[in-house]
Amino acid sequence: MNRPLSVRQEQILQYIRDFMDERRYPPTVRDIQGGCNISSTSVVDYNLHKLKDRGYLRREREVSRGIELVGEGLRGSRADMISIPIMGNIAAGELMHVPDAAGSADDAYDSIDLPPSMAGVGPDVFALRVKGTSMIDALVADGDLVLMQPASEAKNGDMVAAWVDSQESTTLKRFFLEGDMVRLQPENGAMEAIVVPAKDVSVRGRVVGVIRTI
Amino acid sequence: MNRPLSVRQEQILQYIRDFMDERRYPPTVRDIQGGCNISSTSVVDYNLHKLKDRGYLRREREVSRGIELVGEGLRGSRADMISIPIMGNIAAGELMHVPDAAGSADDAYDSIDLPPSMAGVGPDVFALRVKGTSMIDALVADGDLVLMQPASEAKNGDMVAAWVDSQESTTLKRFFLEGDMVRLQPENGAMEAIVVPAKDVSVRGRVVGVIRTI
DNA sequence: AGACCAACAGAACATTAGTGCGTTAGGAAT
DNA sequence: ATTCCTAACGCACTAATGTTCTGTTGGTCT
Repeated sequence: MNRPLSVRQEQILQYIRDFMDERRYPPTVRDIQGGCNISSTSVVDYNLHKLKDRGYLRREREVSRGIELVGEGLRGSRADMISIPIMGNIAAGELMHVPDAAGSADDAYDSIDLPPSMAGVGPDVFALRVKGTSMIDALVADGDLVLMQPASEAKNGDMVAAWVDSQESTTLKRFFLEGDMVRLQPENGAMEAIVVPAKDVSVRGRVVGVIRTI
Repeated sequence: MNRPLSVRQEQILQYIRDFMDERRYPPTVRDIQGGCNISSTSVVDYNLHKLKDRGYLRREREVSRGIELVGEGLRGSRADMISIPIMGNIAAGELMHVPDAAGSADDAYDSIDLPPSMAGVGPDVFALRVKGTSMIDALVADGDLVLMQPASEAKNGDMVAAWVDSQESTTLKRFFLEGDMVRLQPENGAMEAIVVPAKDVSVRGRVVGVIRTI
């Protein structure tokens, strides 16, 4: 079921990508026909149907240029962006708002669009604005935007957003598991690490990127 | 000549923005007609023509959905991105490639798209990949991408890309004008500042943002 | 050979959708 | 009031464009 696309389908898909990058609207069936040297519009329709079934695009019936690239179909095109919600602020020892690993929150203040290459792996990346200077030595400044990959576990040394029961808050720190204890290490010479029982800490996400505007 | 858009034109423009954010292709004249409660298609055409003359959009004649938002017309829509070329690398004391302030170089290795709110002011912003750790204390790490605003002057303390005649290279440093001399200060305790006659230094751009992926 | 299927060809068909052209409304100049 | 202008509108026409139908070709399997 998951065999590769035929040469023709690959060709058509690429043509659509190029067309949409250049103009800003999708091609017609006849545009594709001409651009790919296909003899008949029905062949185009035939292959578009296949591409649709395979999840590379969607089509609006009876609508001119009613083609919308989707998922894999977008790969490599300029429109290949993922929208990253800015979920709130994160700070050392102050409260914030982190969505559940599975939860998709629509109540984001704002969002930014980034190409997937810059957004780490998954499509569930979200962003938080850093408040305070607790990670200054890790090159994360007050006001920076950190890109977070939801995660419930972390390796030693990872920069994570972690919930600490005793503080009833989430905070941005480096994570170190030491026996039964977890050390949450700020990267700021003037600040002390927090050491708490591992069971009282839950990792919410891992930092995969930093964005700063000056 | 620059009086505000008519209510109708504003309404049509907003409708196009919304339509393109939702579906991924532009609306037809009749979509606009229905969406804005307009009695005739020619009214839409009439106003689209006006919007075109005012530089809010472009149209392809005889082409269905041949509408492309442009410049001001994009404001607030999801497609409102500027493409930032990644022009090369920049390092302390090594050579790099910086375009002339006026020059637009198409030979960029790659590019990223960002919403204007994140790209500083102008549309002529470009990006450089940082090599080395000379700015580590300014929270700029090896491998980071710095967003540069072309500029030929700088204020004291600005982080700039500066060409130094004697070294025949461009380097990322903090800029300080001290009498006739310019001090280019790395932000790394282990490195020495470069002090050279002001006439032998030319500022190429100012850092307006930093992007890091981990 | 025969059945079967993916892929393609060609042409006709049915809407969709942009455009030309004439008409109306409201002001400014004469 | 009359003329002239431009913004705004309505209608009809035709080109643009998606869809469908029938048939062909070349391969694979039995």
